Amino acid sequence: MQKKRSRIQIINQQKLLDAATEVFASYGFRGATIDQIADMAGMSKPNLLYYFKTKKEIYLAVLEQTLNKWLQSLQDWMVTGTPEETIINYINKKFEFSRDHPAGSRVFANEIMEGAPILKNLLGEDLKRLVGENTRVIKGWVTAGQIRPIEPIHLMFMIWAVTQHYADFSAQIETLTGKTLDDEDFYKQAKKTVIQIILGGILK
Amino acid sequence: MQKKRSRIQIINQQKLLDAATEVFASYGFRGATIDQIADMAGMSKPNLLYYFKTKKEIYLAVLEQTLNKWLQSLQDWMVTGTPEETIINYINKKFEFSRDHPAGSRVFANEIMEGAPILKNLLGEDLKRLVGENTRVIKGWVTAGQIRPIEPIHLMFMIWAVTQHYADFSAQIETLTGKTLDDEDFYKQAKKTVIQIILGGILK
Amino acid sequence: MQKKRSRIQIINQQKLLDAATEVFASYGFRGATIDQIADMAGMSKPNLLYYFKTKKEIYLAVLEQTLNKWLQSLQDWMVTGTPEETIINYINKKFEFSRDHPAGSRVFANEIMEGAPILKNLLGEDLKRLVGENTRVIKGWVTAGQIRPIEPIHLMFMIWAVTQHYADFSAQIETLTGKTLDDEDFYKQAKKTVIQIILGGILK
Amino acid sequence: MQKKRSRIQIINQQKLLDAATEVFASYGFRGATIDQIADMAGMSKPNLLYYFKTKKEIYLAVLEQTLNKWLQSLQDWMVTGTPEETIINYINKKFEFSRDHPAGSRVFANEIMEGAPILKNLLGEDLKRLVGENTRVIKGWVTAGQIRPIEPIHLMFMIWAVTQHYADFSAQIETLTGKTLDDEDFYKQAKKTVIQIILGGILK
DNA sequence: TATGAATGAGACTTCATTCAT
DNA sequence: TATGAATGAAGTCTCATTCAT
Repeated sequence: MQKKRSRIQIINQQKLLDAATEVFASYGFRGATIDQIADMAGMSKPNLLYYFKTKKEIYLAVLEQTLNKWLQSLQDWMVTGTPEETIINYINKKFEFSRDHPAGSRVFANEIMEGAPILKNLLGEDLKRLVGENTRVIKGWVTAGQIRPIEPIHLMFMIWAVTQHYADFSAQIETLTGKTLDDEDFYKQAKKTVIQIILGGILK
Repeated sequence: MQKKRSRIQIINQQKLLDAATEVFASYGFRGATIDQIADMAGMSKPNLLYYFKTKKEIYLAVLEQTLNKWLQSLQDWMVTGTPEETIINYINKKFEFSRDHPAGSRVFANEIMEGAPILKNLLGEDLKRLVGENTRVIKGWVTAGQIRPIEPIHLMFMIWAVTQHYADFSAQIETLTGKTLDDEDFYKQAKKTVIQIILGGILK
Repeated sequence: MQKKRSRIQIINQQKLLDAATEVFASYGFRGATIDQIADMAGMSKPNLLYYFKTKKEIYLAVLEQTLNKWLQSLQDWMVTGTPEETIINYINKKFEFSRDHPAGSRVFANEIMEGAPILKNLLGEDLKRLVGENTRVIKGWVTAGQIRPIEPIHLMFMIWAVTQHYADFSAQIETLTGKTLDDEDFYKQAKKTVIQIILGGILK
Repeated sequence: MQKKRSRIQIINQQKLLDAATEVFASYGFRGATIDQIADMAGMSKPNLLYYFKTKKEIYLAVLEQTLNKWLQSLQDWMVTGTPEETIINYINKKFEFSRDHPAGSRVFANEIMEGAPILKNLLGEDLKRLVGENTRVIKGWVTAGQIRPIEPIHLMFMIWAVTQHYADFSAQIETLTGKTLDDEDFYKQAKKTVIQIILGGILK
């Protein structure tokens, strides 16, 4: 039976999750400290541990929350019509995710760079299935002659890599351009260029 | 006055740098421990600290070494002729770096995701200059009508993002495909697809 | 002014004392936690602290309650007639206490093994007086030639030691014999053997 | 392969074991703190942890060391001749152990009162076997008519209980008599009385 | 009465660094 | 050069206790 969660509990847990996402994003699991998270959430350390019993528990909660949001951004892949529309829609969704959840994206990146000790299971299930469906769709386009013959999985990797790059490497991007995805013009320009190149690269 | 470095010193330092690169790659600066590095190098902790006085010092050495290799992979950008040849050559170089120095790539990624506290200066100088030169070249191609009108900096980001993705996210890639860049066929297929799409996207 | 105690108060306090006795018995004062006690009493921690303001306070209450029961088991020492009857009655009483209050016995043992920081005063008064009386009785028996010449205090220690051993070391006893004092046959056998040996040892 | 232990290591480990025995004796496993142990050994806390990686590890070492000494005090049970000699010798050994290792005795007592979570295995093996041998010897005496018919296991418990009582409850004994086993006269008197009663109780 | 929420003190443990040899 | 020994600082987590309702 799920414990009832009072209003304040929900608020505090979300405050903690947000703070934790930021901190884990910057330092990874081992590098992050509970102190930092509690500070950022404006809470005492023991109080944090009142809501999440261990550091690992809060990390898991962050990963789970982020994974859910991330998977949502992949759900609508097949609803639209032509390859062009579908790809555009997909890239849009991924760019949105990078802009709206840059810290979450980095938590993911960190976890995967550490060998994905925790995510491995989840990736191996939900994501694998999802990716399987998507690559089958792309393969269908190739077979039907709607796009050039390319290896679907690498197209997926390209889209992920590029869109996430704007979130994960924002420090580098900002150093080089002075801009981040929060800059509306820069955001549109990036999206436009990426869509332009990828569409140009796969459409006949 | 530069200390004389004996043969064994040079060997040990390199052994340590290699080990440190692996460990920092997996856990970031704060998450990595000197013990791990010493263990992986088959050395005692005090002995490690004989060669590098502090944890930060060895981290800096790793970053510097990696940055140098990374910059080298960008040097030859302008030597070749046509846009097509240049881009192909560039992507090849970046893929090679990802295959041959995956740990170095991840150390970079980690550092940048932490906000690049240390690299910021270097990135702000050497890299900025290099990127400036490259984007000017691309702009020239656009002006000359050799390629479609695209925003150069985003093309650069795309190439970096995609090629580094294969190193940084190898855990995810391996989970989904069962392959890594060490698999020769997979390596070629990835490279081919990426080149195909990007070239297709920018060439007229 | 004594606070009025409602029915529920009395019930809850006794529930808490029983739980606390078990927990203190297993872990000693420092090792026991308020959480454990509250859990075992089926009560919330703050509610426990409503009844007993501090951990020490509940510990004192447990000690006091146990000491009272323990002293009661020594009260009747002098009422009966012959040495034989008196000793048998005494050993019976002590065995009963061990069987009926094994946890209490262990709380005692723990307290004394920690140096009896709290009990010291009580032991130094009530018990000393009681023991004084008892040893005088035994001495009288010796002088009157009713029993062999033995040192009374060590006889007392023997009886205490042996009878309490069955409560305090029940884990060891159970491991070796598979039985506890709850086993009626084992209980009778133990009592019979102890009485047999001690009586045989002191009677002429 | 066993790590080589230098002279200083052996000295420090023994210093720590001695201190730990004292502290665990007083407060049990959970109640004892590493700080106390380190302090008592005149060592810093991290240095203690350099020799024993965890609190549990040092506790195990203490238990093991004590168990070995304790078992040694039981070894010679069968070597001597008559029941009388054997019992006297045995009680002497047990008294010696109580006088020479009172803290070790209390560590044992604490462990067993907590339910012997760790010792259970050891007790279930070595001790069970040893006790089995001893009770068989006593049974033989009974069958041969050398001693009165008594239940051997309870005789063993009596001897253990009484002799250990002088170590485990020394605080109570000191409060009541002002003496401890360190007092030579008191030691002899206790031993004499116990031997007198037990022998008187079992010999015909 | 009863309890969810909060916290300071302190416990165990890790780790970068230093010392002595 | 190399390493066993030692430590202060910091990190995770526990726990008695208090607060607010």
